[in-house]
Amino acid sequence: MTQHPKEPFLPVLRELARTFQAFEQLSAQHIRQLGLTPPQFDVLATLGNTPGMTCKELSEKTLITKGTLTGVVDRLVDKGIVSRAPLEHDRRSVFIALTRHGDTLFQQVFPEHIAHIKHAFKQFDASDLDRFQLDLKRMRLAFSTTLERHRNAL
Amino acid sequence: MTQHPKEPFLPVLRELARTFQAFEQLSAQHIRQLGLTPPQFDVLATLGNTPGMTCKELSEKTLITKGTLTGVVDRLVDKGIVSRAPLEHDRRSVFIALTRHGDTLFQQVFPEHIAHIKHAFKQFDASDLDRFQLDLKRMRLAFSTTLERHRNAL
DNA sequence: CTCCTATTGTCCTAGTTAGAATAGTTCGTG
DNA sequence: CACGAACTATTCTAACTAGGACAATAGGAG
Repeated sequence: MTQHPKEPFLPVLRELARTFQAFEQLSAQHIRQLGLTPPQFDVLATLGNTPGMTCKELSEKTLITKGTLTGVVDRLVDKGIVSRAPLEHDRRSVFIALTRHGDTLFQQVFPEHIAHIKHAFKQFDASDLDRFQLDLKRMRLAFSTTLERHRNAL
Repeated sequence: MTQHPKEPFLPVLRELARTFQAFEQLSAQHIRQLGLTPPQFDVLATLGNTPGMTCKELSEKTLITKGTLTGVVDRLVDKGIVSRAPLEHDRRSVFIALTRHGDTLFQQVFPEHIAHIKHAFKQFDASDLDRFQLDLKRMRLAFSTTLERHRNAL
């Protein structure tokens, strides 16, 4: 990638990938100790402090596609962490919520996870965080817009 | 994640994940049309304009772990895009390089891929790109440092 | 009410992923 | 030379991944 100095955005993409992977490693380091996988923890964290939600809603919040989510939820049901229930007013949907055990687990491990990651942000102040968030959002919107434009160009 | 306003770094992490996923989708949109997968394209792009390299070196540049790389390279060998050869002075290593067909493919599709993604960066100037790269690097180093500190704390 | 279309979750396929275990190889030290 | 530690790539397992096909359901138009 680095042999094309005429495209100054390539180092940015390279750094984006490496930064995201570094975060995933830091996050996974703690999660694996709990006997969970990162997607499983993602579902646990998303359902925590909520009454529950449908599979579709869960998919949108976690960025896990519906086909994948079925398997992830299966394993969480096996572990007794979440439950599936039919929705009476829409029988296509499935309502997914934490079990009592799942809620207890969430209350225990979520603060631990925040604390684990918090160390990495000690050196940044509020203006840093605002700038990070804003710049990332600008990039994300640029990608999404370009993606849509290409899709519609078919 | 958003129900913990006391931790201002959480929105940054959320945005980091969404931004990276948006980039992956934009990138994959073009790559799938070529009959390749993103990791396969990553290997193709990394080997392009080089004489070739060992499996270990390829693993470090692409961020694909060696165990995964074996399978990815297998499929590229099946497609006639890369070749494996023993290294005479170190028989532990395998030398991986583009075949003639692979090089032709690279010369065709790599500029196309750059052009596909370039549209998303039109709106950013040089100072934007510099800031993006620098801030991402700061975050990456913060993650790596914290990761190492936790590892050594065992 | 009936057809048509969209939605929802599951299943399937091919491929990727990390991590651990393994076989073969290299290199330094004795 | 021999031994042991470190290195290299492959293999294996469990899990995740996107995308597409599918059946069941919902909701709107006629």
